Amino acid sequence: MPRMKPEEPNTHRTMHVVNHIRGLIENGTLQPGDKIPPEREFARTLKISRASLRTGIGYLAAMGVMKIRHGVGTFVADGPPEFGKASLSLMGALHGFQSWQMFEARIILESHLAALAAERGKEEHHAALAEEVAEMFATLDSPADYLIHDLLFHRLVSQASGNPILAALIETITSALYDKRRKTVERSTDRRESAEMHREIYKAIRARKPLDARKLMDQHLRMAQAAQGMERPAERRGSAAGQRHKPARLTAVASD
Amino acid sequence: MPRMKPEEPNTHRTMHVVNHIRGLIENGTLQPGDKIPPEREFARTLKISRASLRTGIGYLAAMGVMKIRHGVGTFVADGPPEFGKASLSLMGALHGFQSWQMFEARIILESHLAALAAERGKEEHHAALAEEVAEMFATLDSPADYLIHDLLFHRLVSQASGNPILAALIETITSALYDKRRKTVERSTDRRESAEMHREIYKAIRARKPLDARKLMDQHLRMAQAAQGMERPAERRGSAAGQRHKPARLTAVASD
DNA sequence: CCAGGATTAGAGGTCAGACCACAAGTATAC
DNA sequence: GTATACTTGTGGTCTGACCTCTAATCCTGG
Repeated sequence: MPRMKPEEPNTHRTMHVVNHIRGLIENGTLQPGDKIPPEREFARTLKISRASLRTGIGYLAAMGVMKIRHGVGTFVADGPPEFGKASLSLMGALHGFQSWQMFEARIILESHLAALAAERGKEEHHAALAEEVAEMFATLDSPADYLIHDLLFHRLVSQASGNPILAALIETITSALYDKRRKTVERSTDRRESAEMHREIYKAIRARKPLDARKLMDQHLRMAQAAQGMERPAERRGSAAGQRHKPARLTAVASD
Repeated sequence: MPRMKPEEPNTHRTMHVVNHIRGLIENGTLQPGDKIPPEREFARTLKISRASLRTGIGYLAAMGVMKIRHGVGTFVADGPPEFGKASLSLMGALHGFQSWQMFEARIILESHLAALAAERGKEEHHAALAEEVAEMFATLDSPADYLIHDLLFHRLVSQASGNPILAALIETITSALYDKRRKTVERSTDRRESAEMHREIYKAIRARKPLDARKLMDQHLRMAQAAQGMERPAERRGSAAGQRHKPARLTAVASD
């Protein structure tokens, strides 16, 4: 019984769609912000059912590569690179991620990011950073506004680092941490000190002093960490969290 | 305004499903490795169509939270935490990630991971690491086998760090780098030196010397980076937006 | 002429049920 | 006793009709 099927037309439609779109992106046919054809039409083009096409698009959307707008169309993501928003959150529920672990990851990544920004930052980055610092000082009385510029500052540092992958990683973690941050900022009374630290970080980056930038960022984040009670708890002991005043000691900042 | 809507029965079915399953995971009803009910039955339970349920499950599968096995069932992921496999790869195509950037991220993360492992590693981790080092020395003549133990060693370091988030990040990057690695290992002639370095790293971790571990890991990775020609290229013009070149060919060693 | 509401066109979202493909276990033939 | 064939359970795909949302357009009253 001869196999009349030399090729493999099945290969899971989902991946077929994913790879097709991936190809369109890689060869430049599709660029960030572009709109893809309507589902019915696109499905006909690819010779598959609309349902399968939707599965594939859903897959891409879940990873943040595509953005679907009901009633309007489906587009290629264009904002700052970021992994699936719910991703970290979901995995947190699954693998028991702790807040302090997220913060620890953030500290490590962002400290290095600051160092890289100091090494590679361009004039434009410096200018943008300076502006955000100014805005922070100008909004010391408005927690909500202050937080916005705080976030912007950190995002700019990411961009200035010149490594979009690390930036995407940080962006993902930060967004997962955002809710908790907003709550604490409200009752934070040391915004002045915070702004001051940002200014120091900015100066270090501008002066192209990687080690200083790294150290200052590390210091700044540890302070924020403490303010939000996200230190690493002492060895696995007690159960529920009450107030803890345990000084947690993490990895020392070592200079290369 | 007669249209008071106390509840919101629509809220996009997809998210309905995602949140439902998320809840089951958070309250412990569903644990890693568990099998969820068959689609037809589950759909009936949730009062939605099978198609919608599948969309939701697809979303979770795309992020690596669920694992689907055709003809068998759908399960909650159980392996080491990892973000969507294709995630980084897709985003790379979209935002023009470069190999050297991935490697840079890896170096930064893994160096710290080594330091953390030195601080927090338990006896069991030390034993497992020792074994992998031994295996590496035993497979110096078999590139393929050597690579396996190399990977295992690094994964163990991640686990020993006690921070599953950082481990997941590294796992994601590493898997994206895997293909290229395999190619170069083949013609690498300095496996002995490599094994030696792993041994040094192991010793530093066991001796609980974070700074040494970090330094050694950093050194080891930079060497690997050089061996694979993934260093950061000299200054070059870069536009932040989506300028299209042809990133098809990266700095990586040519595919044989 | 100019709001501002009603209509309409286009796109994604959902549904239903039939049928296909794959993996395992079970029964049957030898 | 082993190998093949059948049965069952589960995910994968297709069809095509209908629902909902958005935005552009038209139409009406001022």
